[in-house]
Amino acid sequence: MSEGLRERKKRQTRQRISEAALGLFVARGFDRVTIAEVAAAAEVSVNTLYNYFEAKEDLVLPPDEASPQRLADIVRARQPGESAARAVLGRLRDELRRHERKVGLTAGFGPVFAMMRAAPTLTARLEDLGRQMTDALAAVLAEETGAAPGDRTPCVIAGQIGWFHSLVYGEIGRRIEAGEQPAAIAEALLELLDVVEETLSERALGYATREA
Amino acid sequence: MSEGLRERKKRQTRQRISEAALGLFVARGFDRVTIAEVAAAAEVSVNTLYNYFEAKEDLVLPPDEASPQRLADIVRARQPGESAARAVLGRLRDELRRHERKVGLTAGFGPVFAMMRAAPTLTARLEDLGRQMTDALAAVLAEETGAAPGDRTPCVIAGQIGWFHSLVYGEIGRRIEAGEQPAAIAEALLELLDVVEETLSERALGYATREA
DNA sequence: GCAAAAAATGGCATGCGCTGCAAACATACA
DNA sequence: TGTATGTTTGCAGCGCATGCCATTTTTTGC
Repeated sequence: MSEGLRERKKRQTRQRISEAALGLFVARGFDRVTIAEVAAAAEVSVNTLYNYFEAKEDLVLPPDEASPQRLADIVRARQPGESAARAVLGRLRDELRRHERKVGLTAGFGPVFAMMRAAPTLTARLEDLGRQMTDALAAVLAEETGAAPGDRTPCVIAGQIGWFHSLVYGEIGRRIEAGEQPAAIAEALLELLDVVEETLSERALGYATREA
Repeated sequence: MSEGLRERKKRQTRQRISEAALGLFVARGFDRVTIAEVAAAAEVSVNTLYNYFEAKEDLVLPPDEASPQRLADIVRARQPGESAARAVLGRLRDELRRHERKVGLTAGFGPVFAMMRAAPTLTARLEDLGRQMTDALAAVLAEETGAAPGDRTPCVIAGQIGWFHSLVYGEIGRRIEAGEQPAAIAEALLELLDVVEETLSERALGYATREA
């Protein structure tokens, strides 16, 4: 038996809590739902809920869908001849063109974005995630380019990449919330990425180009 | 009488609360001081304290020292022949060279930064302020360049400027907190700004150049 | 000057997020 | 079955934040 009864029950309980919370949050807003209500909806006590989730905000953010390694992974997986910035730009364009669920380009995500924008603590979480992503990316860039320890160029480049990455996500959230159609959003965001690429320097766009 | 007794007392009370709060916060940490303690130290009731400040975080951030219009003002005041990005870069370099209090380059600011970094709600405030600054800057850029309504270039340029602006401030906070000397910090930050300028494109650096 | 209006203040009560603690319960293992 | 381990639960409590109401102080109009 690879998984005992106890662990299975724990997973079920955790998911039950998470689903109940998300349902209540999108229906009535993050602030207008108390922890006690979530616990009651999940048929658990408040203490049990806090055994599974450290804080109320943790009930919302799925830790597996948004990894702090996202940018670092994209850059690590880039093609020969491709730079770090272009790899991220390309990945974003791919995801936009495919309307991938990962970027939240789905009609059902509207209330979720609205809820998150209304709760400052949730947006703070997202920003912290972005910071972790750029930090990890800076480490990868420093390692792959063999930059000197005091050289801040990797941090600066990573900062620019992290900036337009979160710019795209923020724009998606705002537009989904405004009721725009995913296809229209994708098109607008692709144009925005073109503007971004035009305003980035050759130095930034070519940094850490993988040898062919 | 330009200022009645009432308004003067209000200002005094407000300042007394603010000073008491800051003193307690830097001494024992933001989280380990209760509102009741601040009120007691300022010799006011808890209710009065909430009449002056909406939330606990408001006790820390002086709304006049950090204006949402800061970036917009800098750009509006730029010299003929100077672009938006270079105006902000120049202003940052000036402030760094003069070790101005405005940028927090003072020895006594160390505990303050440490306290703010330890309290997520405070950093969230700062980030929101940064967002307001870039939004205002984008509006100024759009107006001065006469960009078409659908043109996102002003937003992108403003985003890049806002990015390195907050980069400098964040770095100051981290280094002051680490105990580095203001002079050393200023030097390091000036070098960082050089790296930033090298990695920005000519397009971004020259955007919205004021006619001579 | 004096009374009415406006504003500031303080005390009390409430709701909510969150954290301990000890007891009751369920599971795993011998 | 019995024991050890881990989980759940109710309860009490703290701190932040808000609302209500009475009291005191300041301003305003006469």
